[in-house]
Amino acid sequence: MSKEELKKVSDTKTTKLFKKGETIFAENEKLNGVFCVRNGVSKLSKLSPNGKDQIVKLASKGSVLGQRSVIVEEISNLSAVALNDMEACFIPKNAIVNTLNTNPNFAVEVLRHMAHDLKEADDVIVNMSQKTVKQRVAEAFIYLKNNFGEDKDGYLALTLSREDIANVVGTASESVIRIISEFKKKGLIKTFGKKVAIVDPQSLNNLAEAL
Amino acid sequence: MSKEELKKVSDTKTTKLFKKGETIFAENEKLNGVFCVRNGVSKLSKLSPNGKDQIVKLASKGSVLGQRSVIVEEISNLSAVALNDMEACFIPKNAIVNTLNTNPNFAVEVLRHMAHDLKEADDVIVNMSQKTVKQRVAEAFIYLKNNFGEDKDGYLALTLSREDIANVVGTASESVIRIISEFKKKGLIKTFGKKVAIVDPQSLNNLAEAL
DNA sequence: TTTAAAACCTGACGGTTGTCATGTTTTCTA
DNA sequence: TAGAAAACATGACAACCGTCAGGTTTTAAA
Repeated sequence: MSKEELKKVSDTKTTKLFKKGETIFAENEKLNGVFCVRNGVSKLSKLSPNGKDQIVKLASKGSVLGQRSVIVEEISNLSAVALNDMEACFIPKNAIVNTLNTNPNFAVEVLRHMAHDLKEADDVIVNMSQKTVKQRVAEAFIYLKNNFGEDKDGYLALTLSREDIANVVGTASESVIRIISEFKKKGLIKTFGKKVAIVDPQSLNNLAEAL
Repeated sequence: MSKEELKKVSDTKTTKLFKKGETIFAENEKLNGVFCVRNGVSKLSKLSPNGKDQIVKLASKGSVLGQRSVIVEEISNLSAVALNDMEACFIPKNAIVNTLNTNPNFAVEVLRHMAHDLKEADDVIVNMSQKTVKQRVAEAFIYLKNNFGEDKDGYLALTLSREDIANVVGTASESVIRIISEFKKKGLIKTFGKKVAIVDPQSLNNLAEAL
C-alpha cells in the first residue's frame, strides 16, 4: 500500500501499541480494517494441520497487515503476532474500500505492492521446496541482515528465538540449533546469547545458493 | 483479472496457438503484454539454483499469464510452458495500463484476483515446508481432481508426467514414482499408462491432511 | 516399421532431518 | 530473589528422501 496515500489516511488515526508476544489478529478472524506498522516487527504465520506454525512473512515499519483479507472481504488466512514492542495504526475497512473505488492511483499502488508480495511468495515456494534445511537457515540469516540490519556490534538487529527461526525455515527447533552450532564451528556466524552475527557473509551465501 | 472486464479487451484480439511443450514466455523475459488462456493448461515455473524447475502454478482457461510482471514493469520471474495444446490471446501492456489508470473497477478486480493468488501462495508455502513428500503428492492428486476434473473413465483430466508432478511437489521423479506405486498397492489410486485415477478420495485426503 | 530417445520403474545406499529423551541455561513472575 | 517455566542445547536413533545405477516400456521420429 502506498506510503504517500496511506499517510493521508493514517495520520488522522491514533496509534495502537502492542507488546512483545501480543496478538494483533488471529487466523480466521474477521478484520474490519488494516494495521499499518509504525514501529517494531510482526510475524505473519499460519497454522499447518500438523500443529506447527509456519511464518510466512516478517512485517516491519511501512508494512500493512491484513490488507489482503480486507480487500477480498474474507476472514484472515494468517495470524499476526508482535515480535517486539510495536506501534501500529488502525485504518478502518470502509476508508480503504472507499479510496480504492474512487482513486485509481491508490488502487494501482496497492496492486503494485501486492504484486511485489506475490513475487516474494513465489521465491519462498522455490526455496522451501528445493533447498535443504541448512541452506534455508543460511538464507534466513542473510535475509535478516538485509532486511533488518545489524546493531552497532554487528549482531542481527532482529533477534528471533530458535523456535521462530525454525518456523520461518519450516523445520524443528532442534535442527536449527544444531545447524547454528555447526555454522559457528565453521566460522560462518557467531552468537551471544540468542543474538547472531554473520562473520563470513560470502561463504554463508555460497552455502545458501548451493555453489 | 476480471473475466467481464477482460472480455471487452480480449474479444478484439486474435488468438495465438501454442503446441504442447512450447514456451509462452521464459524467465527473465521482458513482457510487453499478458496472455489470457482460452484453452489448455500452462505450467508456471521457476528455475532454482540447484538446476531444478519448481512449478509454482498451473494455469487453465480464464487465467491470465504475466500480469504480475506487466503491472510492476519488471522482467518475468516465472516461465510459462504449455502442458497441452493451448489457445491464448495476447493483450498488449498499454491496453492494461490504460484501463488500470482510468477504471477503478478494473483495478479492484485485478487486485481481488491477485489477492486470491497471494493466499494460494501462502498455502503452498505452508504445505511445502510442513508436509512430507508423500503428503504433498497426495495433495497434488486431490488438487488436480478439484481443479481440472476427471474424464469419463474417472481418470484425472489433466495428465502430468512423473517429472512434472515431481516439479509441482518439489521432489525427485523417482520419489514420485515410488509413492505412486505405494498408493496403488494401498488402493488409493489406480493408473493406466501415465493416467492416474483416484480410487479412495477419503483416505487420500486423510493422508494429505495428516489425520 | 525400425530405431533412438525419452519416460518410466526398481533396487541399493547414505546423508538429512524429525523425534524423543535428557540436561542446562535463561527468562519470567510471584 | 527464589522458584517455575520457557528456551536452549546435545545425543541417539529411525524414517525419509535424494542420488546413482541399472533396467523396461513408451513415444517419437526417420
